[in-house]
Amino acid sequence: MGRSPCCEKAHTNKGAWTKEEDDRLIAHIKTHGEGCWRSLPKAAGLLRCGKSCRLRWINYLRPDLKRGNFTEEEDELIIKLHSLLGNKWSLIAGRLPGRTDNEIKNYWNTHIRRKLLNRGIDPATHRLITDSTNNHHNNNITPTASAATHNVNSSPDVTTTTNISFASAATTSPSTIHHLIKNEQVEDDMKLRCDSPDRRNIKNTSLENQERCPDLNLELRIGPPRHHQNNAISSSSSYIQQHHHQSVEYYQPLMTRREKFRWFHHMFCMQFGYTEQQGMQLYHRPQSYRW
DNA sequence: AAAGATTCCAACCGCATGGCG
DNA sequence: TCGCCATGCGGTTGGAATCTT
Repeated sequence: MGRSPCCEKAHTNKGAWTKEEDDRLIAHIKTHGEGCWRSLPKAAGLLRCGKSCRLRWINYLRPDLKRGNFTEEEDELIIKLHSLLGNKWSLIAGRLPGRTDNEIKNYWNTHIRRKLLNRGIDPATHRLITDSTNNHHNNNITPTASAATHNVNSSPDVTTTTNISFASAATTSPSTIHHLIKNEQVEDDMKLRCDSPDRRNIKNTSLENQERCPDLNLELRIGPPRHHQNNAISSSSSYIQQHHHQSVEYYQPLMTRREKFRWFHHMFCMQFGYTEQQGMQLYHRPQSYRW
């Protein structure tokens, strides 16, 4: 039993990537863009599984990656974000432009853990190791465990506003945190991720964080499209009516594939004067269709 | 200089999730 | 509603690089 393997293991390379493989992957993505990782290896002439290609691209080859050592400010930011989010490396990475979740995870395990231990801080709970009273009082639950315990449903028509702050933001300059976190990137990121599994953690963490960190506000607003999910966008037209003034580019990242499809379908029909039903009859979805 | 120990990080693995037919 | 598929995530590992003795 179990799921089928993601690729034909017998005919795939494993281990370190060669320069030639890197070049092939880069060339292919430059030409065709990211996506459809499963079929990419064959298309690019690589004897790798799609997962491996994706990982190599995201963690190593992407042109927007920042190379080099982590700065002191990045260190502190990671510590603070970890105290809020736990081992949600991808969420943490989302706040550090040019850094990947894998890189941050590794860096955490090799450097920051030790750094915190040297400061007498438990890396798991972010509390003083000697502070047994507090630990006992309130913290059987680490951020991760806590996040996993609660269940955030993506309740419709609720614009969730979370106030996250850092109680322990003693050493990082407020302007840095402000700049890195409370900017549009955060909002964009949260919007992008509101469709990801991790959205379930956002609300929970916020409650805990409000208690922990009352001194700094971060408005992390979860964007609109999800609100309509429960209506299965039967109200796609009403959704579009409400938001048609926004550019597609603005909303695309927020949409599920289905929503995107409906959006484009609506635009297509408007453009060519079809009813949505007529337009649907003209539409042929290829087997390999993916957004 | 050599051997063993430790550190580091790229890559792998399995699972969870969402989208689609 | 269900099953399949693609993708993303977090934990783990293997081996190269570096350090210590």
